[in-house]
Amino acid sequence: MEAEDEGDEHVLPDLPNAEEGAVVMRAAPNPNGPWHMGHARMPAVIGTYKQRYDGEFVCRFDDTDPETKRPDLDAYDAILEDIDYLGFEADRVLKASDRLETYYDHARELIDLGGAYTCSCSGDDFSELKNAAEACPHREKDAETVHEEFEAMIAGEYDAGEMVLRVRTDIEHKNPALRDWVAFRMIDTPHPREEASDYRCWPMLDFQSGVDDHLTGVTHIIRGIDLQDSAKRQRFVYDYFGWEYPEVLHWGHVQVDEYDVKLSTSTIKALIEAGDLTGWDDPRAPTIRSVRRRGIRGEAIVESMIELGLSTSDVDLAMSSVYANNRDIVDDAADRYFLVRDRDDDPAVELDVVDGDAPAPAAGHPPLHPDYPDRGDREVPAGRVVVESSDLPPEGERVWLKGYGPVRYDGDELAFLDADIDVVRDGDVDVIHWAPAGGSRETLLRTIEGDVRGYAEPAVANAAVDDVVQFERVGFARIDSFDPAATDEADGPDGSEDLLAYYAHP
RNA sequence: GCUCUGGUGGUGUAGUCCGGCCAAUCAUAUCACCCUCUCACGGUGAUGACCUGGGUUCAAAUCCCAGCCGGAGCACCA
Repeated sequence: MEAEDEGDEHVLPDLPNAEEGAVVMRAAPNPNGPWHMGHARMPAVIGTYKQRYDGEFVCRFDDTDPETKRPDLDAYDAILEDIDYLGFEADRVLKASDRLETYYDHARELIDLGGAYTCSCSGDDFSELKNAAEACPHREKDAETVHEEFEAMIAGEYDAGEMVLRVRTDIEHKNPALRDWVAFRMIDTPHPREEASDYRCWPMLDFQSGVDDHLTGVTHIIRGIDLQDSAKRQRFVYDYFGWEYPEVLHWGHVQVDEYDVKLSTSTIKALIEAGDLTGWDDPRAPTIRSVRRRGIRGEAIVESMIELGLSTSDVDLAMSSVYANNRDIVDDAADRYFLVRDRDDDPAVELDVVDGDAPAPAAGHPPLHPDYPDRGDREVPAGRVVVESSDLPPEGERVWLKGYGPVRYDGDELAFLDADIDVVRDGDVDVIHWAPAGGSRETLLRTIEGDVRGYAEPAVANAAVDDVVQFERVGFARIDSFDPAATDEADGPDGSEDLLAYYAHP
């Protein structure tokens, strides 16, 4: 209770009226696709509070619009998988579309309490009346008629737009957004879930979510500022039922820098369909799956999300913060390898390494990890090598092939020199990475900025798929596969590669 | 138009409720230097912010007023 224990400053503020062991929070995703980065915030925050208070995490799919926000049947599991990757697990998983009868029962009760009425006004007509703070003629119907008409709604006897059930709030409320809002409406399109496909009368979010939050014992709600008025609307229903409203916290929208693509499920979906992205895990897509494939740990994302706090203003998440967190997690385990990139504006060049003042050794032996020499060395065969052209010194100057030795650039070859590492320590000679011209793995490195091709040293074959490695002087990357199959996408492997890797960050 | 809501360095955040210890915290970023056979890791240092204008006060990031700028709702979307 007292905040005087140890100095472990919580980055997130304590929850109001939170009781140890009695906190229930819920994420209420709309299952219309895999999650983008912004979605990670909810499980990150709920999961963190769950740990702090020994609470409960409910995942409830708010899939009550079979038409406009039509659920994607694959998304239910995809979302649970994304939550799992972030390191959390829901204690309970519910689908609103399984619970229609419950909502109907509560609507019936609400009608009995005088809290709801059926209304056949057109949306425009009602809106006009509402803005003038005037009740529509349906407002004073007797309960019996309302019941009859509501049952007819449930039975599907109306078409979309013909009849709704409204909550009787306060038609003169100073905030027009709260006046007699719609609780149920008719939708002609069947729900994609088999189990729910017969229903035509669907609750609106504010009714469904309000009822479910109470029924599932939710104590603390976190939601976006776009739902600022929801609590106020739902309180009318809670008051009719004599329920106590949970604590509510709001947060602003999240944007993520680094990406050209907007944080929006429908936008990403459209880009994939148009072939501009190769899928939900395209490195250019700002999705959970994408960063996952790049070797970024869920934990790193969660930490960054927690650092955003709970401000009601909109925030920008700097990916560099995620990268910094990930580096901390991944650096120790990441073995080092060379990848020589071959880019249009900086092509790889092939050169022989020949004897100069000293005989050229057959191979270099850089360590797998500079901080852990006991992991051993790699063997990088020399002879004929590739380097990135921008790494070459002016002709006649020296450069140090990392893990191999000093060479002089003679225009068409590299002459091995008799010098020791002091020339590097003195700052006279730069150290560069390199790879053998023959025997290297043709590599496709997929990045946020697009695909990059190059040559990875042979020893990279010792890495396992899913390992995060560091390509020295390039950055961290996740080994995605060896000998990847060709795809017919414009981006991605074309079948010629030996290695497919996804770039994580510097 | 009506109704909410917010504005601390490039980014995020602490502090704002109960004015002083705030010439403003921490992280990240950027730049130096050190370490180093990586532009990684580690270390040191530097850079950089209280939206504006008034008012109250001995004292304001904190309170009051006005303004400016932003976000949201006013859907038979979630």
